[in-house]
Amino acid sequence: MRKIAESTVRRLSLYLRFLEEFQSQGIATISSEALATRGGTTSAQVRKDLSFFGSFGKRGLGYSVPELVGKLRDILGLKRTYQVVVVGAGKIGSALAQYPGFGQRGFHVAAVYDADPKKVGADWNGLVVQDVQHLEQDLARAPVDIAILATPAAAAAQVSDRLVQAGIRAILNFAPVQLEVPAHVVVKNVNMAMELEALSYALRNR
Amino acid sequence: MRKIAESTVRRLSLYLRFLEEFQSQGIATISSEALATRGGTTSAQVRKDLSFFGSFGKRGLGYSVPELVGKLRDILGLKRTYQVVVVGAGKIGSALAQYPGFGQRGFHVAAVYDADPKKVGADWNGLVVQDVQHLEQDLARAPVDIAILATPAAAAAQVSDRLVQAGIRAILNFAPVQLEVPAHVVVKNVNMAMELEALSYALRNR
DNA sequence: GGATGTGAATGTCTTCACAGCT
DNA sequence: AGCTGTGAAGACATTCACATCC
Repeated sequence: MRKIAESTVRRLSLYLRFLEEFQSQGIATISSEALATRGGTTSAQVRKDLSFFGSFGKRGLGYSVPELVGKLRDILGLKRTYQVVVVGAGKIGSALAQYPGFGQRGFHVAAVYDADPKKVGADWNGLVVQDVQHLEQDLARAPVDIAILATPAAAAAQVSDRLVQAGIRAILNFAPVQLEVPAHVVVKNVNMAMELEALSYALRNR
Repeated sequence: MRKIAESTVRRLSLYLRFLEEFQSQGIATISSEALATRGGTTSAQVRKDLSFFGSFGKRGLGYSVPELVGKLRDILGLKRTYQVVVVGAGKIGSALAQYPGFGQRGFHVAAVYDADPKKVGADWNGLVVQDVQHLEQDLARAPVDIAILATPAAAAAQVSDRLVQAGIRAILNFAPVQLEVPAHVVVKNVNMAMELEALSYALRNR
């Protein structure tokens, strides 16, 4: 399959969100123009993004909303559920583990881990914080697709290595460090401070 | 000033992080090559990124670490502190308001707001949750640079309007909705579910 | 008629490669 | 000799504009 730009994937994600909105409003058909307006882009961009994956519309008519929802979920790999573990039961780990948006989109948080004995055993709406020592044996027993890394910076590299060793193939990294992983592992970084710095830059130059 | 790509700004942020690391290790001078390796990019990219803002290096030698740290902090607008408010005292709002990384980088969380009377008055390490009704009068009294929006999706649009009305010029939006704001307001969106979807896409296609 | 799908044109970002300084 | 700074080339992404089909 041809390589698709990350920006395109982000937009597809967005389109899907809007389409689900339209769908819940009972709208059956939508034009690239209408989708574009909703998402702050252009109709040509919408059509181009979709064209990488096929021809889903009807000329003169637009796109069938339910059909396009299905295609996008398929393209994005969202027709299955993913098992997710959160490592790091601090404030951010706690917020992420209990974030309802994940479950709604098929990402099931199977477990949360922490190294601090004072946190281990805590019950978060039925999700019990596990000792990170059991990470490997748990992952061996019940495979997991994605790890969310929310440890302090100092622990991140080591935990990342252990996750990789245990066979994880995707990491969403909230720790402010650059992880080194083998090529077959996908990492996406989310760095709150960096987002604020981008705003700082934008504020400065106006 | 010429328009700079968002990707460039992100990298500058990263370089700054690495340079501070090098600085704390007492490294006085660094080459574009070394910085690039640390950040997973190329030396030409580093030099080009910096060249948009001036010539900070010495040929044959590299860059003075402390000097470049200063320049980058200047470029990114980080030589001042920013007043930040968090709106939404749920799990994510709580995590963000107490995130130590913000303070370390000059972003001072001045207040947290929520609409839920059960949350108002809660004390988070000396930060007391305020009633969102007081938002406008507080902002009028003590101006704030950046708002972090961490409300449920349903409330986000309305809160955003009130923030804009009250003179906010930058919003970091964690609610999964597309905000509509006037051109003079900068918005950056962080959408956890979308990050996972990008991982899902990456996992699917391999 | 109306909206898609898509080559071609344009615009933007990255990489190359080397002249120019230290 | 070594490494920066930067035009020029190349790769990539977006926008245009129109033939095509429903």
